Amino acid sequence: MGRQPCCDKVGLKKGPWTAEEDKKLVDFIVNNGHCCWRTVPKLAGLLRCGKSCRLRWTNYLRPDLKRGLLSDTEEKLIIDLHSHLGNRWAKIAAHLPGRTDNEIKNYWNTHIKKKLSRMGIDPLTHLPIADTHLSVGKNPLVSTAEPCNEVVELNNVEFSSAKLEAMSTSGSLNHSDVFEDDKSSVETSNYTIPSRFGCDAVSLFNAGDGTGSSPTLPFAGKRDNCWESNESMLLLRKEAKVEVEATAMTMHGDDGLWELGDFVGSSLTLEPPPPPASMSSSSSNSATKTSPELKWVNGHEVAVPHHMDMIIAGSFLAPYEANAQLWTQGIYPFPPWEGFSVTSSSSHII
DNA sequence: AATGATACCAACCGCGTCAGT
DNA sequence: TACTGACGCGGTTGGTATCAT
Repeated sequence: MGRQPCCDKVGLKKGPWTAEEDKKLVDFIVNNGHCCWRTVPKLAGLLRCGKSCRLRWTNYLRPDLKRGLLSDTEEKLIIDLHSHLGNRWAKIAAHLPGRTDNEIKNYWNTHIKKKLSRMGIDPLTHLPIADTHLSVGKNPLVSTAEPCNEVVELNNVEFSSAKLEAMSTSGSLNHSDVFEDDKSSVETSNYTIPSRFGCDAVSLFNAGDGTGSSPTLPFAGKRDNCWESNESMLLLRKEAKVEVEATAMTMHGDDGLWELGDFVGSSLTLEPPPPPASMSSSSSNSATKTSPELKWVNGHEVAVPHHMDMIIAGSFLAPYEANAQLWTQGIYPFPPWEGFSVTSSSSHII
């Protein structure tokens, strides 16, 4: 038996709020807060249910709300976040200060969906529509029911099997601590990516070409993010700390999950890590170069070019296996972020 | 000017989650 | 452990504005 509607009591008003009701609600909350929404309407002198009051406050009256159209940057961020969060509007809204889940949901349904469709992108899968249709039932990277065991190699870069180890600060990482919705566990020394995130769960980050050129994030960091490194090993920690080869970059997040939103809002330029020892001038044998090798939970494997030596959970590239497949084929499935371009089968920060 | 179609978005509804008992 | 109730989330509805004919 379902819950009784909260607003079926006789005498409670429904429908659009009047200016007078708004004023009563704002005055009350400003003066008293809203410790219990159920009591708010009674104490504020409103003939509304608590739920209606909460909605009106959070979606319309809250003083920290932004009004007006969403900017291009916000729109791009919504698209990217939606590509790996899906219709979890509240989570998406958490990355856009001053915007509500309702507002983003409405904007998605009225603007972005149509825009993506016009661009030939399926707003549900974020895949090119034609490719989606062609691939169904044929490309196992599209069909999550049929794992693919092939190894996808990027470019002609020589790969080796440097280990990507995931560890918590105590030495062993609980996978669900990092990927909030995934309950699977880390497998051996390879970091296993939850299939829900697909190949893009961990983004490969161009940290330079090995010559010491400075990598720059195409988006910016908020919070007190910074990076630190460790010797020859990638460590993904609960505190959102990644340690990369040689130099030092530590990122301190607050939710243990790295995602695009963590980097939006300010500028963050990474110090260039020195090239790995195996890439120094004395070493010309590419076969000896080390690089991380990621193994996807559904059997997908992606070998990573050695210059891609940073990883970020949550992607600015593409969320699904098929998108990563497109990417490795030199097809970039999304509109590019400002300052970021993809050429051939690789990515470059510009 | 009138009418119908479409777009937009505030508000509602019902369910899931979780804390308190 | 089971139950209850408050809150939050995502899907949907319906009223209003705007556009097209």
